[in-house]
Amino acid sequence: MVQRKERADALRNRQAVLAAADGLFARSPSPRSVSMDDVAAAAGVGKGTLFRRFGDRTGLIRALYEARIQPLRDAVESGPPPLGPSTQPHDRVEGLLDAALGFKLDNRHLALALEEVGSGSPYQAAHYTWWHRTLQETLERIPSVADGEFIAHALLAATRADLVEHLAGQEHMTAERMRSELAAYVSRVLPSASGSGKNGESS
Amino acid sequence: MVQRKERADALRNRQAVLAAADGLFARSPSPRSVSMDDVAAAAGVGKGTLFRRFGDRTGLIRALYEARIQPLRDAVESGPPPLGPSTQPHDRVEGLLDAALGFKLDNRHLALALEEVGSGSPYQAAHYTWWHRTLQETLERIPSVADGEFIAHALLAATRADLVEHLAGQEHMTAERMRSELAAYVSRVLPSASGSGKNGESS
DNA sequence: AACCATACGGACCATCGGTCCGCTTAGCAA
DNA sequence: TTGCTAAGCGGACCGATGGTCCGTATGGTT
Repeated sequence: MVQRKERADALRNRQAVLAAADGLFARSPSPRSVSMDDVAAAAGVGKGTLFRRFGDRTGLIRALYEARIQPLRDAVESGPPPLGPSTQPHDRVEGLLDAALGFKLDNRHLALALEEVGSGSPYQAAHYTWWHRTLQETLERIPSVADGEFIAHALLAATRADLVEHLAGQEHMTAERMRSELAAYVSRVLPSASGSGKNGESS
Repeated sequence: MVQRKERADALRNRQAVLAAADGLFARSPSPRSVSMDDVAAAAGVGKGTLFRRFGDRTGLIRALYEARIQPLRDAVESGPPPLGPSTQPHDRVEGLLDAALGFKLDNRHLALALEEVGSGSPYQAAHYTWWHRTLQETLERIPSVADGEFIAHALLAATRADLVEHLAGQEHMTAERMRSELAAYVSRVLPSASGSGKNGESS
């Protein structure tokens, strides 16, 4: 066998830690104000346990994030339109960005925590690479898009957690408005958003 | 009088601190690895001096940043095209974004330090508000742009320091390529990029 | 029951931003 | 030049935090 079974107490503690951390991040105004000691105390475990399980603070946040985003990831990789691979490219780009935004709106605290994680920029995180690759590939299926790399980065940047947080928090922009603003923006970037036969390019 | 003259030693120390900090940030791979103790030591002053002058870490970084960006700010507020107020809106949007990108390319360490400053998101910093307001106002002079608020945020997001750092560092994208990619992207967002008399709106 | 790999937990450590306060000195006035 | 004082200095010190270590406890197995 390649790995032993997880011990019962370990399992219990892991779940307790995840639940506690999730609650703390959700309640806290800023991820910064949630310390590892807080998490350990709230979960009723020792600090050592926490670090053994998750390696470091980043690992804990990442574990929380992965658990939350899994369904969305599945929907994108093997679900039906408007997210799955069978979606028409143009619609899928809109779908992907709307989904990314929606996810960050629904999980502001986690997305914020993950992006502002002390060690390294958000661009080194595995989940970002995945989003970017998926978006880039989809973009490049649209005829008028030759090189989707930068466009994918730029579009994803419009859904960054701290921007979302700023708009929703300081600027009091509603979720609805943000989604429609983003949709309008996307259709600016992509040609022939209306789906009519015309496109913006000659020849 | 409203304020006394700065004492000679205070002036000397202030300059020493700024020079030392600038050098350290420039050399360091990540702003995180430059501690206030490092700065104080490199400048040959005590820590107390450093904090009395700049308040806190953020204040120091901001002081460095402001000094560097002042010329650009002047060019935008009162200079000639393609940055000054007299520039045609469409061209000015392109000019502003290219300038923002260029600045971050030339001052990667500082821009990165300022954006990832522990306390608060980059969206609360005064300089961001200024960029955003300027860009929004310019955008809204373009007839087909009704609401420039979100578009301004989204476009500026494409020039974020950590994205620039990622593209230049990990992805080895040249400065030239980034600028042209950004320019192409901007012309996607804005209608009638060719500068012809046509616009996208009827009536 | 006995054994031991796994896991626990909290004392402990290093580092960092930031504060405090006794000492020094620049600048001014006589 | 001398003397005075406010401004400035600097580094010991502090509290918080992420992360480590290791003696102890326990789940699982034979």
